[in-house]
Amino acid sequence: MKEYTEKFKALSDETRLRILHLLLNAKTELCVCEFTDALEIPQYNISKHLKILRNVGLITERKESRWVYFGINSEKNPFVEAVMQTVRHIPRSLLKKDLVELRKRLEIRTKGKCLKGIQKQF
Amino acid sequence: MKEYTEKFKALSDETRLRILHLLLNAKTELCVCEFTDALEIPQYNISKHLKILRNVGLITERKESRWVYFGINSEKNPFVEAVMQTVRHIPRSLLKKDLVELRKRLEIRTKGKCLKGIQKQF
DNA sequence: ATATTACATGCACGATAGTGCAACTATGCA
DNA sequence: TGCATAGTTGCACTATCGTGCATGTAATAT
Repeated sequence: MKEYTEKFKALSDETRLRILHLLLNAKTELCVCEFTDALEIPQYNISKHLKILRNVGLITERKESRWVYFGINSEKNPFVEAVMQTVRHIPRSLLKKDLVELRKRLEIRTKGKCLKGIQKQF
Repeated sequence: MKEYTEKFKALSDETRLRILHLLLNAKTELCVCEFTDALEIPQYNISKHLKILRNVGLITERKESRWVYFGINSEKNPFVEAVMQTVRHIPRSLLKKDLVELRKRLEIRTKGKCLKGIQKQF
């Protein structure tokens, strides 16, 4: 049962729900600095939450030179798919600002890649 | 966002997932002593978990004389419905024993009502 | 080679969670 | 009225969690 309780636990944190929401809407992998700027949360904090989501198998991790990209885990898994559907049912209005900030941040990508680190300070 | 994180948190406990699973399969309200016997978990513990599930709006509570019946909250709510669908995706095999014990326990109902308290000791 | 940059991690701290035990409340019955 | 029973709740204890800060690591740039 731990396989299931740990996934729900991973979802029981606002920051992690916001991370998943960004990934579900971005429809592309995102790197740590992009999450950091979009959510306006310290980098070390984002890193830790990403690790939790990855450890329970909800997201994937891919290193590319200096950057680490995270994406939705799209392995076929009925439970994970149902979980993602549930996250999609969180009202858009609560997370609109995150998407606006992400869009701004994604504009500084070059050829679809993140080439600049954190732009904001906290 | 708390409305959503708190529901996921409520689902991040094995006992509470087992409670929901019983309710989803029983297709009837169940009382505290029935959960206690079916799950073989102390009654005071069951009580606390039921309260948590009720407080976040996943289940309903109805008192009838000496017994308190709990059931799935069937108010129309897309997020809650998606959550329940997710719980249904937990493999049956992991929870088969609970259903067997519940069936035994339900056999001592009279006219569809629970008239006997806890039958097991821990 | 050295500095910079993108990200990860260890530690301390306060907050919260689950469990067990005991006491309490509330309802029904003799 | 007193007792048994179904269920709740408060307390103590331990474990885990999220955060902030400082530091560490690995890759790139100069």
